[in-house]
Formats: sequence, C-alpha cells, structure tokens
Amino acid sequence: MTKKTTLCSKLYMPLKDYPTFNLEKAVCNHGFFMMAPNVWDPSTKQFTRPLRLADSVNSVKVTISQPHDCSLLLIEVHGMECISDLDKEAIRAQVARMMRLSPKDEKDLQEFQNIHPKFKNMGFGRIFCAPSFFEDVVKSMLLCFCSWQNSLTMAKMLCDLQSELSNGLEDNNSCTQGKGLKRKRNVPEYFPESTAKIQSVRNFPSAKELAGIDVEILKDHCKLGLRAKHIHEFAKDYHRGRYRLRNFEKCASHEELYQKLMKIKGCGAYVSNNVLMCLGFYENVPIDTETVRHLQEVHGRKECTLRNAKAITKQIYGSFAPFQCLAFWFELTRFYETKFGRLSLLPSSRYGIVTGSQCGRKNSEENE
DNA sequence: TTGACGCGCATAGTTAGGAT
DNA sequence: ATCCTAACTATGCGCGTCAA
Repeated sequence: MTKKTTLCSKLYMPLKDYPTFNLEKAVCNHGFFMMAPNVWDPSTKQFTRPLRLADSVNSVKVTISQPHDCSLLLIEVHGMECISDLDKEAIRAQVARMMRLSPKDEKDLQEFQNIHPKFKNMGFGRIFCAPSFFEDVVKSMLLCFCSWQNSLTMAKMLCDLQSELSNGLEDNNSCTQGKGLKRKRNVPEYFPESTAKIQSVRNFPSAKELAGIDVEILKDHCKLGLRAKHIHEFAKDYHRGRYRLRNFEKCASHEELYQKLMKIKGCGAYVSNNVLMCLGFYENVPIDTETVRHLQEVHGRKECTLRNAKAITKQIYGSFAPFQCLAFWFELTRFYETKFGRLSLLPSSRYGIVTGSQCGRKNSEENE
C-alpha cells in the first residue's frame, strides 16, 4: 500500500533554448496560478497540478520544479511507475503551454524585454496560462460578474465536480439530489497497461466531461450562475471540434482571432482579450473595472471609465506595441506586489484578497 | 442590545436591439 | 459599421424590521 502512494516517474525538460527561464517568475505572474487545480508551494518553489494523459481522459498529478543549475525542468509524475512515450509527449506539451516554452514565446519574450531594461531585470514576460485552450476560456469566463474570491471558488468547485465525474457520478447520490445525473463513466481505451494504476485526481474538467452533464448540475453544483449556460454551450461546441486550436491559429491576425472569440456566447470583449493574452497575442489590454481602477490610481487618469478605457490604454501602452498587454500586466503585478508582497510567497489562504479594488476600498476607508 | 432575516440597491460583463 | 443603452442575472452590501 505504501508502495502505491510513493509511485513516481520523472521527466525532464531541457531549458537550453530558454536560458532566462525561471519557474517562480513563469508561474507567479497571473491570477490563474492561484486558481484550482493549480498549487504553488512558496517554501519549495514547486508547482503541482493534474495534467491529462494522451487519451485526454485520465489525469495524473505532476510536480514541476527547477533544480538549482536551472538547465532543466524536473517533472515528477505521481502514481505512475512507467509512462508511455505518448503520455510523456502529452505531459511535456501541457507543461510547455503553461510555462510558455516555445520558440514563438521565447522570441516574443526577447522582443518585449528589449523594449525596456526593467522588464528584463524583473525577468517579466511570460504570462502563465492553463495547459489547454479550453481551460483558458472557461477560467476567463469565471472572471466575469463576480469578485476574484468568487472566481477562485468556482474554479475549485469545477475541480471538485470533475473529481466526482471521474469517480463515476452515477454512483454518487450525495451530489445528484435526484436530478438524474446520467453521465456514463469514461472507460480508458488507450494504453491499458499504463492507465491501470492511475488513481483518480482532481483536475479541471475537460470539454467532454462538462458537455456530458446537465447544465443545471453545472449551475447548482459549481454555483456558476448565468455562466453555466455559456460554459456548457462552449464545452459542447468544443467537444464537437468547433474550436480546434489549429483552426484558430490559421487566423491571419489577432483581430481575426478576436472576432472568432467574440462569437462564442459568454465571450465578450474582456474575456476575448484575456484569452488572446493566453494564446500569446498581447495587443489588446483586457478592460474591466480593475483596468479602470489601475488607470485611475496608477496613471492618475481620473477621467477613465469603462467607456473611454480602450482609448486611454492606447495612449498609455501604444508605445509597447505589439506587447501592450504585457506592459499593462507588468504594472498590475508590480502594483499587487507592493500591496501584498511577492505573489510567489503569498499563502493560498490569502489569494482571495489580491485585487486592486479591495486595496482602493481599504485606502479610501483609511483616508476617511 | 444583539442577531436573524428579508428587501432593495449597486455592481459586474455580456447581449441584443436601436440610434447614428 | 459603429456606438450607445437597457436588460439580464448573480452576488454583495447596507438598511430596516422584528423577536429574544
């Protein structure tokens, strides 16, 4: 039994093509790293979360660390004694996506850091994102209509739901509450020898998993409110293959991509621009009340509102083109860190407080 | 005085439809 | 084609009421 819990395989990712890569900086620069199922350990500087295997059905928990010589990333895959080459490839691809380890990302990083020495000195330029396009879109949708704390809670509940789905909801009366959960348990069809030993882990749900359940369950179980309908529709379309990333990447420009994203229900300007940032297109700054607050507070643009924020961001960040978004995010991250300390050292219990609006509220109270 | 409760308002981003 | 605005809906907060 003890042998089962200590099962662990090790993978390595060479970093010779990414000489300035720093795991702590690559992860702790965007609120998404605080969202379940991501776990950052400030004491060990290790990042842990489940990733999908090549079958896209089963998940394994992995812990990523960067040994002191910095020349590679160590990926520890828990609960697996041996891993097929396809699974290794799938895991590495997801890690590369999250950490921005691609020739295109590296080229962007260097161009961005050449704009101003401060970006290079701070090691800033890689925006952490999800291991899949689907998770990026859904998490961006979770940012709407609610507080940051609520977004964190919804992500956590989606992961709880995924855990129950992977354990077979049809057997779980506590969560069905008579609502007729009909989802069939996924039966692994690939690599039976490698998946046989996989223990259930609590991952972010896949499009297939969300498409297979009733929207009301999604709404009630995860407290998604009106987002449930949009996320469910997106999951169904995604599962049908409507949003294959290859199709998106064929777009000639970020503007074309933006128009495609805007056609997704529940995906407005803010969500679309946030997703574009995750996809490595940095020209449009996502504008929400937090952006407005930042422009008012940090840039002294008191006249800034949601209506004129787009024009103001063009004035302020235009000179950073095509990396306006990175420049904005750099400022925002620094603002948070002056308020709350280094994000990479923040205990997870305090993640919910990381918003500028709460700073503003606190400051205004202090000023009164 | 305190706590529970309910109501109304403000807030948030997206959507849809009308105006320019 | 673009801009503007009301409606939508979940959530949080403030306030008033009532009972203990």
